[in-house]
Amino acid sequence: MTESCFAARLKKYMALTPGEEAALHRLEENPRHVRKGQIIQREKDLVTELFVVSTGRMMSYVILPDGQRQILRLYFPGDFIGSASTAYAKAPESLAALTDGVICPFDKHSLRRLIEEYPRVAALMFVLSQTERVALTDRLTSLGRASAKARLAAFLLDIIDRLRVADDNIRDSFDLRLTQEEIGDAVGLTSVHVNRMIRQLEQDGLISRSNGAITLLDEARLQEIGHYTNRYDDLDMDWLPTA
Amino acid sequence: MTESCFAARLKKYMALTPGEEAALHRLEENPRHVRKGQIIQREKDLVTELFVVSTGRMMSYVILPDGQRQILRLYFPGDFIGSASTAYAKAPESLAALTDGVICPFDKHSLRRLIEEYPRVAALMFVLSQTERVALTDRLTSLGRASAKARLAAFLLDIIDRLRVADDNIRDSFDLRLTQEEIGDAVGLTSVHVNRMIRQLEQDGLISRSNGAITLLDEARLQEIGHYTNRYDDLDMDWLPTA
DNA sequence: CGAACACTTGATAAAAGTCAAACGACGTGG
DNA sequence: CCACGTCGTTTGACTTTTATCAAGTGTTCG
Repeated sequence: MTESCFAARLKKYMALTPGEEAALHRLEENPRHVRKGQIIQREKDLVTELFVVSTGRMMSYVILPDGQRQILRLYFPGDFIGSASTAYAKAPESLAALTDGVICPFDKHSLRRLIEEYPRVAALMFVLSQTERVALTDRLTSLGRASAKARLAAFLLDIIDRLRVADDNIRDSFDLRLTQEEIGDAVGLTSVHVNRMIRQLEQDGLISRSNGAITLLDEARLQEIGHYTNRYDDLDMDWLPTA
Repeated sequence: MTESCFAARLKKYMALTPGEEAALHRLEENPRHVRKGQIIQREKDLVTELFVVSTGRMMSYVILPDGQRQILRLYFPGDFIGSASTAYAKAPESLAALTDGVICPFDKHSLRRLIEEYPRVAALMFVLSQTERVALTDRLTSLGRASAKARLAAFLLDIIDRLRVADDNIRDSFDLRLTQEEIGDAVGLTSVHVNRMIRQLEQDGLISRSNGAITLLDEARLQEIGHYTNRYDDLDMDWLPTA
């Protein structure tokens, strides 16, 4: 364990005291390897653990009685998984690994200690969970009101902007690592239609693809088409307690 | 000011110390009347205030460039509005009054004092904001994967369950107080289609209507149709710090 | 080399949207 | 107190979007 992924992420928003950093580090004491496709948590199962993603990509999702799946959120390195479970004893959503990776489970009750000892860090986590909430409402708007092409444009932009937070090297290109079926389950379309629309975005010269990597050729126009707003820029942390 | 709406709500989940209760009461020191249709906050405007709803109903929404509206969330008495704005200097969503009512604005910075002085209450607010998040992902699933009829069933159930939290008298009937256009903007349908589907729910004997009031005649079947789960029951607050 | 698995394409069907018009309730001003 | 205008609901005819079904093409990995 070189460095704490989670502390590294939080430091982008707020200078941490050594004590705070150590506390965050403790959340990642128990790294666990997961393999692509592995189910980490099942909906309705008892939740005792929350997670930090170290490497790889994860997703939360729900399966409807008729077998349909809705992917709720993707998780990347440095992300905190499970804020939704803090309110419930039973998991409101399932969790699975999209790629091989490492996640760090920690007990839900450690959050209590964190709140008591480092309320400032807890507050930062609260605020970051609100950016997640806003990203969700953006996608809600996308599913509720936008065309298939717009949903895809917004989806791709959201992913690249989230990857950029953790990786300064990303310019206009990224590994998607999702099947078209998974994309469809995230944006509420069938894989067939996803295929047609992605293909169309490609023909329109807005994106290009080469074995799994996506390049955004005209980000401005994609933003326009997808009614997209970057929610990971321009956060206001000024009001948080100081150290 | 008889009692603090917000404290009354929080007391349903956790016993409050006198100090905590007083702190919550202070958030409601400045009640403000709003009239039906009044815009309380505009997307992209500077946010300095958060709100507690005392009476009436409010909504948050977003307008797309082509004029379409997506209603993100309804707010009822005792609800806290603005958790999304805690992360941003500029409002990510607009806020308007669906009915006449009273809201209590308080400065975003008072949240800081609350966190420092009553971290336990702040933690409870965090957890409650997660129930809101889960309700949002439920609606996301609804918009992404469910038929028009299912979306309406789930929408009605969600509203009645939320009203029940604040009002023990509600059995199977409630005032909707939304136009069919507003319903459509919430669940991602046109008002015309909302009309047809509501009418169909009525013909199927699942609901009945009499000037604005909706009665749920077969809640079990509505739940089945709408793939609905009550997220306001069965919360796990046990792990929160004690007084 | 072959079996999964993912992607692509075409034909057709279903769901929801659009446009237009009529109806009804309600509140306001003459 | 009534007429009228506004706003919301209802209904019908038609269009568009997306889903469904089915089959074929790569591609990757044991």
